Amino acid sequence: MVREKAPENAALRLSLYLRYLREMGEEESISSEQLAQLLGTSGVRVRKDLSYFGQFGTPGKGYTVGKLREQISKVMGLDRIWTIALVGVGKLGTALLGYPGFRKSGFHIKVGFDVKPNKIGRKIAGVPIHHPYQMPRIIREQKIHIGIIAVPAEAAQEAADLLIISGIKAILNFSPARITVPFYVKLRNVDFASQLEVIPYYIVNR
Amino acid sequence: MVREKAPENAALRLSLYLRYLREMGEEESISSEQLAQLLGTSGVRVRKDLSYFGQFGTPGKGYTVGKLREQISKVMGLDRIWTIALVGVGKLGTALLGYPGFRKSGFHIKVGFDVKPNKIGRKIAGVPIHHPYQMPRIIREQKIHIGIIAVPAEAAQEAADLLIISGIKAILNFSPARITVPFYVKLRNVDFASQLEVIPYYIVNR
DNA sequence: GAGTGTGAATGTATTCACAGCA
DNA sequence: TGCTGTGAATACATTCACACTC
Repeated sequence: MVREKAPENAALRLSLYLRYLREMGEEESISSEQLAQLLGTSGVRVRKDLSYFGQFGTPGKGYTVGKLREQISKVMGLDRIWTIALVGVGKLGTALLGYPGFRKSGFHIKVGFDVKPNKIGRKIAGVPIHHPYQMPRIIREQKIHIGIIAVPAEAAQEAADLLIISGIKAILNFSPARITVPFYVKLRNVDFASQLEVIPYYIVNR
Repeated sequence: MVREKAPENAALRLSLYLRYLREMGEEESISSEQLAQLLGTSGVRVRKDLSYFGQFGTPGKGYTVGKLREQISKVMGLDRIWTIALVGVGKLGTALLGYPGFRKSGFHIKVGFDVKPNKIGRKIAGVPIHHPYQMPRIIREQKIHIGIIAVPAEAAQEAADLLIISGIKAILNFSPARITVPFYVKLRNVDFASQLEVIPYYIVNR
């Protein structure tokens, strides 16, 4: 049986399923239809998404919450701790440092970088802030996996380049700038300027 | 000539094109291929996206920056001011209040809401903060168009409900909670917990 | 010649319909 | 009977190939 290849954003939906499963009791049993209800999607949607990765349920019964959570965590690579370096500790960066959702799912922001002298050497939300020129050394020493960019648009590409020469393999970019990275670096953009700009389009066109 | 229907996220890409056009001289001329280069996409991609909305270029020459900018702004509904109410003025909310990209493209956050007594009555980044029970009155009086939700997950649905009874027609949700809204309300989610959670998946699977 | 604009072809994602298991 | 899991059908989005215009 050759398993069908998962569509590009099935993984994104798995993370949503996981979020709901985390709020439920270990031993509880849940059907695809019930889980779908919570998310405003369809049972087939859920079953199909899960089917790309394995067979996790029992016909006639559904899924055991604890088991399913474990299995999704595994395929998502969330069965371990991931360490993060945050570049740019302005208002947005600081908000991210305090964001509870990250730590909950196994992400540790271990270090921050900023060029502002009044921030360097301090700790913000318990995280030490350094000057970017220290980045390559610190990221290597601390074996950081993921970089988050929260600098202004003008500085975004430079921040990315620094992260990459430091050996980072994945970047989450919160700046509105489109940055370019080599093929071996995974880049995701959280572009809220665009998300807001698109709203009037939907209001105006019905 | 019956114009083809625009795919779901063509509008999202238009907003990106717009971002680059804003940084260029009014009279300059640009080809689809050049614009594509800046964004790391293809010329056809750009031309096709534009073609859903009209004929904006001149063959053999390209597009005039100022004109194209104006035309895209128009189809996106960005040729006017849009007013916003922000619900939740914590760290993330405060960061959004100071976010320069919003005002640049014609969005005005006119009012904030928060339950914390020490915030109510104050102005943050020049924006007055009120208690949520004032929401229906203020939103109606000030003719606010769009609601931004930046409250913790537990309070998100409640915030949405309040915005909706206040007459808001579109919501941008920054909380990780999935909220439900009636069909006539346009909802977009900026879900950065998921965006981060999906990264390990891509690292682990090559 | 250098570019736009667009039907047709391909590729990708979602939904349907149902076989099969507890 | 109630639910999972999945090939097949459909819908949707992207890319190709090229006619056409300045």
